[in-house]
Amino acid sequence: MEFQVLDVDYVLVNEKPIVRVFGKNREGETVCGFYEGFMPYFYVTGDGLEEHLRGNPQVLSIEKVKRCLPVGYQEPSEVYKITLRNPAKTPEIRDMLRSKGYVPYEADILFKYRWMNDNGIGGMKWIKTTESNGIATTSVTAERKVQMKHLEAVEKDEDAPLKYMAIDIETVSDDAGKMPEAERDPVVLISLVFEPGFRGKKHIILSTRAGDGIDPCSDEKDMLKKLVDTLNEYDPDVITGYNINNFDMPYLIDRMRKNNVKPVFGRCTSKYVRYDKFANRYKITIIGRLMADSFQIVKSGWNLKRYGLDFVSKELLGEEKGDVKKSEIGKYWRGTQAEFKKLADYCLQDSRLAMNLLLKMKLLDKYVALAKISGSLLNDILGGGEIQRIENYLLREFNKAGYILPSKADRVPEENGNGEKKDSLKGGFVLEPKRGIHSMVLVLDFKSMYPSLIRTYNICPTTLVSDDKAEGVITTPLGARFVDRKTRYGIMPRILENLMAERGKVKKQMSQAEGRVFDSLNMKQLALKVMANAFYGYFGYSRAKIHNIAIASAITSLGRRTIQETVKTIEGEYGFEVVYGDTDSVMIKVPTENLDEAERMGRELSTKITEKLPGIMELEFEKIFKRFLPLTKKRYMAWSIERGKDGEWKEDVVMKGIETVRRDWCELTSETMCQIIEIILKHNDLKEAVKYFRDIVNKLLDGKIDIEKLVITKTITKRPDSYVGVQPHVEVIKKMMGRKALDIPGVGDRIGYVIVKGTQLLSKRAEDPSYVKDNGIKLDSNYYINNQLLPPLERIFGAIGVDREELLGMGKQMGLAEAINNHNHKHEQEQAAREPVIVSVNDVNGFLCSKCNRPYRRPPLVGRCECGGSFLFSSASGPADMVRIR
DNA sequence: TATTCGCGGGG
DNA sequence: GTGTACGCGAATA
Repeated sequence: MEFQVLDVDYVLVNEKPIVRVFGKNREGETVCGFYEGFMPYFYVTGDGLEEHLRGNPQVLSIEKVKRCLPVGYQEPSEVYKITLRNPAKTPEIRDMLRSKGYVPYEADILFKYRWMNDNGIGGMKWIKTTESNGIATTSVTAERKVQMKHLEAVEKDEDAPLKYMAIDIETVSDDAGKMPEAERDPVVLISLVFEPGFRGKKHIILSTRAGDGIDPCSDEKDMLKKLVDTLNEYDPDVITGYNINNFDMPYLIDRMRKNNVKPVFGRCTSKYVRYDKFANRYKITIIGRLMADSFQIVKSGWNLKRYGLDFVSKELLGEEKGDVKKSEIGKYWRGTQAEFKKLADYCLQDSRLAMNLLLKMKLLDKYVALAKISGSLLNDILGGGEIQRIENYLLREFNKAGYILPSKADRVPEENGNGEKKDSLKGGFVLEPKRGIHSMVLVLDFKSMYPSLIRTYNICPTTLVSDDKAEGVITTPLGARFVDRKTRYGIMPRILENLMAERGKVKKQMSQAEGRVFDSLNMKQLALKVMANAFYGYFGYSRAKIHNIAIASAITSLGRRTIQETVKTIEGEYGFEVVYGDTDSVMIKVPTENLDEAERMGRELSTKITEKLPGIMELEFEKIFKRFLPLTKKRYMAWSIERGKDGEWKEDVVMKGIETVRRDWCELTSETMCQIIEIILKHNDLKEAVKYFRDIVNKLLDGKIDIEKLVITKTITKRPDSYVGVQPHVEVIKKMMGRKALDIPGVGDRIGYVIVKGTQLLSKRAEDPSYVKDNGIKLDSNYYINNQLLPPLERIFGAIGVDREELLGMGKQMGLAEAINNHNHKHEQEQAAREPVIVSVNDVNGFLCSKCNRPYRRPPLVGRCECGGSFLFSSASGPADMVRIR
């Protein structure tokens, strides 16, 4: 029989551990494989161990074995292998030995992972086993139960058919001013969506109120029982929902406890489903099933302005979500049958959308690929845990080669005594960008720089030289030394060689694949890349089992040296100007307007430089920036052109470190930024860009910008009176309450507001957009220019030498020639930044001297007051908005 | 210029 | 469970 691994755990039966593998076979049957006879063990170095363990009932055996210690180039040594009876007692023994000065190795490996690694089993991989009788009597639900006497891992790219179930709940509290609390507020509605369907149904809605299309429940306890029953009968492999990990599931578990309903709906019938809370977050454990929270996956995979289900569904699925205000759920629940129906539909819609996101957006695919490559269980990979992924992989590879891993240090050293700060690891080398807009810039990248460096210089804990050995030793820029590959091939370089070779193979397969096969190969290729790139950072991470700054900084120092020398070569030997570079990439300006010519130069540079690079280091020609505008280190924009798969040139606007969407920016800001970036890059016309900006400013001043584009949104999280500071969205609600407006937003609702003219504090001038429209109130164009448009745009214009004075057309004529010649107006810019800016002559009704405060209707021709002071403009909206012009 | 603070997502 | 695991922008020192 063959089946795919979904989850693994163990139980003690007659005081002996039995490993249980929960999975699915090709036919879609649930399988539970049992493995008996595997015992927990770890390693210890030191002498005279026996006397401390003699007579200890937990210890099954102590033997001396030959293993290589992980850090430092050395020969194998004799270590104790201690085998215990009970995995759970390991920490006790480990800590006792540690307190007596022994050093334990691999004494913190989860038992299931110990078993998996020793047997070559990984999450979502396939197991082949011979079926046999004599099934262990542990309480699990599975259609096929197998005693695994013999098992082997099978290479298989396909996936077993899985069953998915989405859950969403609604709760109602008496106090609409707070988030619901499980201690107090009941669950009133539960919607379940099935894929594939359950007894011919695509969904079920449970509620304590009866209604059309609803499975009525006598009370909350009855409803929760029905939920547990449905879960067990449908028996899903994957449970999803939107923020289910941090809301619905912990809430349901709490309510079950409260109502005396046993939370037993995993595939082990003797273990409760439970949650653990840490770092203000929940982790749900449902033995044998996968928890996949659509919200968490979307959040980590997409860069969006907001992550509410309504916004995300619209963006990713193109599906609109009908809205029920969070604060009005109680009203609907207690309302008419029609209102209740609306609430039930809303609940159903939420679980449908969570399901649609998971399936249509194939949210699991990337994680399945990562699980298969790394050997970790899918549940652990979905919970984040990059470290675990790597350490699992390392454990397997180190053990295969006869090495053992350290246990994690029991406390993390905050700083070492030498005054060094924790983890002062230097990163990549970043070249100071040459200011201005550059045309025809080649982009060349070092191919997988860090993995390639590790391979080229044989960097590994197992090759690190600590004594004065001199022969066959590679010295890195900061002094760390490693034996060469001939002396001993490191495990790290070997792992990376395999991962990179595998990726090459997959990419080749991709070239003749299409559809689903192509997609799955692409995911695999991506996962291989992610894994390969994760190893270098591992040694610099303070909680890693092998935390070693010497190794981490050996890698980055080699990186810095490599790119610096490459820049020198390009400028010295080839005479090209390198306008920017960061860690593993160089941007090179070339004297041609012709794309094919530039491409030829790029390829030639790549070949010639690669020839002289050591080992497998490779500098690749990536693409051409037709236009390249660096703002600062790590921030640039470019009009990029590269050859597509079909050999045709394909163009794209790329931005690094520049945000165009931010939750506290109105639409006008994002839109204007995009437009201006487009004009600068594609038209290369500064005048046009400035003109565009001024047009927007003028429209703003004339009230010609659609108010919708000026709305800023924020969620209200507490009751308005419980805010300490003054916040714009809260002020809006207070105003609405004051005038008894309809539809006043409540806690949890999003509030859109605009800033209007006035003399009060900024936050106090926030207003409800529809109120502004109805009453013809003037918006504060000053605010929109100074706080919304200028901050991001000034940075962009600043990079091409246009300061805010020129931008607003108030100072001297714009010196475009100067601008292009990279004039640095840094001092002026700094000064301007500290001062508010005049926005429009329309807005001005007088002048004041900045020194003596003498008012003028018109300024004297000399441009200064009699006392010598400069002028302040006083605007129509009064002294508070007074602005200075230089 | 570094460090703490607060909030998101969910009802 | 052989555990312990946000992440980023804003406000503040």
